[in-house]
Amino acid sequence: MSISDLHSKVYNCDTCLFKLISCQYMEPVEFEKLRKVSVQLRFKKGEAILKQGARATHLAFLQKGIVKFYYEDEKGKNLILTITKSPSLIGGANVFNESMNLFSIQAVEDCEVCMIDLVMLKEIAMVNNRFLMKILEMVTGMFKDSILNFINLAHKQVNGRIADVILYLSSSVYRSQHFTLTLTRKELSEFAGCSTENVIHTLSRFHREGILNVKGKSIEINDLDRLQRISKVG
Amino acid sequence: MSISDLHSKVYNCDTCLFKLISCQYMEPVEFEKLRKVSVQLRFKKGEAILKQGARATHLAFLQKGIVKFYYEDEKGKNLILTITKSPSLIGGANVFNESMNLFSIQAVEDCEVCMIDLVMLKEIAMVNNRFLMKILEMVTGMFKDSILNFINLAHKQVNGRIADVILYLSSSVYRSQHFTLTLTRKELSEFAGCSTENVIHTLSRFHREGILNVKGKSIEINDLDRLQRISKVG
DNA sequence: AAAATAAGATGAAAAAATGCATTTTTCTAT
DNA sequence: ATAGAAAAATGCATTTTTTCATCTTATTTT
Repeated sequence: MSISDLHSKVYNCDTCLFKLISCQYMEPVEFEKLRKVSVQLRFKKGEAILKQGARATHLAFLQKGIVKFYYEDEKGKNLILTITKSPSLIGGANVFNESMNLFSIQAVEDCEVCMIDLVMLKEIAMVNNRFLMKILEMVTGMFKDSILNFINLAHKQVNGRIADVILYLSSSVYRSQHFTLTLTRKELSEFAGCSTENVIHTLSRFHREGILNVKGKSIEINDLDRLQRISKVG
Repeated sequence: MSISDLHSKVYNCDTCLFKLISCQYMEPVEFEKLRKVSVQLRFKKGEAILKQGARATHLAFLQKGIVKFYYEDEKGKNLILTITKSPSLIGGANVFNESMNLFSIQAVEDCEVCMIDLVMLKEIAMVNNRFLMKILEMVTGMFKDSILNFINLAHKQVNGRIADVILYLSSSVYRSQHFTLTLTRKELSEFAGCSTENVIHTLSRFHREGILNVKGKSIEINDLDRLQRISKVG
């Protein structure tokens, strides 16, 4: 992220979905207070948006791009909790109970993000219950998704987990049966909770069996039915 | 749970921790409204307190006992998310965003539970921000714990996962180095995310190696250091 | 108290997953 | 455009985990 980005307005707030949602619960004048203490930033692929363990000072709204939420353990191994496409509220996992970021968030492709000051946000939320409820809803929704994701992973074998990951990326991230990965095999393995080799082997097998068409970063789902069956059976 | 329990007062509200917390944020008169629409219940070991998929009508406060949160998948396989000891707020996982229970909660030993009406709770919370924030804090805290638990499981092998489960039960549930399990080996396996046999084998191995003293339901931690090391290494 | 059922334990074979060595391909920086 | 680095692919040996069969020990039920 270069200094110049701090000065240039990346996108117009008037078309912002977060503003749209917020203004259902507050007066434009009130939103203006929020806007004033917010900063628009660009992040290049691979750059850190929020860092686990750092003081949580902002809630972030992802305007454009794809990010990964991940947890870094003591041994430096990562675990991807979820991968999210814009538009989406990110980084609020601990808005209301922790002062440190529980997870890291990193750009998986070039992103545009609006960093919203937490102090002001809380201030407004404290005198505006419906807004507070809405934020709460978005934050707990994120938690819920992560947990359901973990549950999926927890009692399936690698076959089913990788099928899941592909189905998820296809339906919720790239929104197409044929997409170009912006994630490495290593990242897929951190999402599926297995070794990198296992991801590669499994993708090769799916390719050999005609379920997927895998060519490097390009992935096409050939046999959706069978992929879904593998996901179900585990 | 027998009908008679609906009429007998199981315990006194004046000593209730939930009342204590709540009354930091509301007048006793207001709390009285909440109390009036709440019901005290007893659950025997194995009984269902909340059922996944059912309409979420109550927030529950666990006065006494131990419960398990679990998710039932389509194939009828269970996955235990967490095991919690009283006193604790339970079943609020979806207070603010879902109308159905996301998980089931079951008594792992005899329990006393206060079922708090959600409609009234929300009503009060809507005009009492500090109370709303407190509830929010408790609810997201639960989510956070579950996720951190999953993270622990996700990149450890069975050895480390079982060490984790034992350490967790010892420190957070039974609160002793020597305890009598109220869970079956099958339940432990649903918590650790592995086969029942693997739990049995691993516990036997830990016993053989002098790390634990396992005799049926009785478990004693002999070598805490080594157990913690196994948990760390994975 | 005996019978029936469920839970726990053990060992061995089969399946799944990891780790390693090596090669090929792709990406990046100069 | 090319060298160097990183990522992807492949095959194999090893380890981990599951599954299955059998047996013992608890716990319920009648």
